[in-house]
Amino acid sequence: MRAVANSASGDSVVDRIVRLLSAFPEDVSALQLSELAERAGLPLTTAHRLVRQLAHHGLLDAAPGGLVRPGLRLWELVNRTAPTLALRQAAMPFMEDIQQVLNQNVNLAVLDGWDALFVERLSRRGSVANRARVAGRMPVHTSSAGLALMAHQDRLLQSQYLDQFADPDGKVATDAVRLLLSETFHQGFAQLKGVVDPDTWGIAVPVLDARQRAVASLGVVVPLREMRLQALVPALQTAARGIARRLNDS
Amino acid sequence: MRAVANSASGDSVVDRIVRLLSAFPEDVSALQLSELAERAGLPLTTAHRLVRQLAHHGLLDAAPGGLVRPGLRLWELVNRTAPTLALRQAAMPFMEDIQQVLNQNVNLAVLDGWDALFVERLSRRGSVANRARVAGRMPVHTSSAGLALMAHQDRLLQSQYLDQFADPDGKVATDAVRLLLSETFHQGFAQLKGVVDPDTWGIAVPVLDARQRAVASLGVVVPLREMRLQALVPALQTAARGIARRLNDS
DNA sequence: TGAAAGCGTCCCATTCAACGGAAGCGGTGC
DNA sequence: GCACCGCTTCCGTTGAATGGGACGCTTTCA
Repeated sequence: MRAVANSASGDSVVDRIVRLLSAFPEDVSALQLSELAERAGLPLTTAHRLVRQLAHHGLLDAAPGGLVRPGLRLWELVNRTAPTLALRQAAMPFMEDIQQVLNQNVNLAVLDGWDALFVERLSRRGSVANRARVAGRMPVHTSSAGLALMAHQDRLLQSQYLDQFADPDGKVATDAVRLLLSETFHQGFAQLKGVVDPDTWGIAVPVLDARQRAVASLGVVVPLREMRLQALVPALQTAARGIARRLNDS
Repeated sequence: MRAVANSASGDSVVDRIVRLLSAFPEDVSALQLSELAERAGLPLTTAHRLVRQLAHHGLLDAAPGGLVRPGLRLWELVNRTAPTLALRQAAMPFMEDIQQVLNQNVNLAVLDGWDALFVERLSRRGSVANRARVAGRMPVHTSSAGLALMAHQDRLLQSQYLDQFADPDGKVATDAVRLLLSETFHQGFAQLKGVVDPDTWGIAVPVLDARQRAVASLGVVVPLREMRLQALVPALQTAARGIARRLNDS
């Protein structure tokens, strides 16, 4: 083979950089250069060069010996200007209140594609602080947060979403999800039991903007035997309204 | 002028992408394309193309009309695999304890260059939740966190740091900082009054690794009239040791 | 102990993707 | 209606990105 010069595979430098940054698995903090190259689908040489350039700017951290890890500067850049910053700031006090009063795990999510993306989470006081799931995802139909978010979206987006389920076996799955969304919409909150964990119950309410679209969801995860549903939901809804008001003000 | 083809200015694509991502100011969530281009020092056309590519991957979010903001996917990528994740997880429970017991603002910082980079912060209960300063920086010699970090580093790094101050007017400034560091080292904690805010007092202790190097600092900001220094410092030191132990275990 | 394998690093000829000036387009204000 | 401003598209030019090959180091295995 002769040297094929610029990206034979037809992807741009940007594509490669994104693949490189995305190649880090969730639970691993450092990766060997060769493994990183393979995960990113890049020739070793190319990966090496890009890593060096990115490391020069601090987006990656390349230890001698080819050990690569995400860089501090990248974290700084992102967390200084994060798109969810305003939302999280607005929500934090309310989340703390919920956590204090109900003594439950609280989470805040936004819709991204067909997933709920968790942007903040407070764990139940006393248990080990659990921020691991921040930046985690769950499919819309398997999380109360996802249902609360999707139930309050444009009809267009909802039907696009429901079309996803049409492929495997006709309309049955679609109808089931449609029913779930409808219930969620009319009740004003979503509940789902035993999905994350068989012994827990997820409950989430939407944070609505002026046009009654969900911009976020506020949820709790409680033990199955929790009996205060009647108290939980109004508390969440009140907090969600508070968050919405703060968002409009700022 | 003729079209000068690839980057006349001699910087790589990576450089440009970094400049683009860094161009967002701290307090602004969205930027006009033309302004972004100017801030990044890029021709409008180039900025436009790069933004479009980055937006395609979700690293940026380009609204029609040229409004650009940081993308959700970037936030997700970084926060899933952040280099400070383990540290923050280890520290969170202890920070919560400090916050509860002392009822003060607590912060966690690491050393990056000649700055303390704040990676986590809990605000005083009752006051508005203040996560704004997460990912904020302060120079080593103007923050108790910075002093606590620098005082427990390699001699080599310290002297490189102190050399910074030699330029303006000889050794006077250097000596002052050296003294500060020395005091901090021997006392086992750093204190600095009225720097962030004239009415507050910053106190920080190092989180030390097995070789007695500071990997992080744990600090509080208290009102000047706070009198419980004798109680504060031991509490912080105990927490710092707890964090260190957790870091070693994992 | 010596060979082989694995890995990071450097080199460098090839060439295509990145570049950016110019022109087009749509909106806004005078 | 014209001038201005900013985003977007187009397209010829060309040098920066590419990646196979080679090297040196360390580790593994016979």
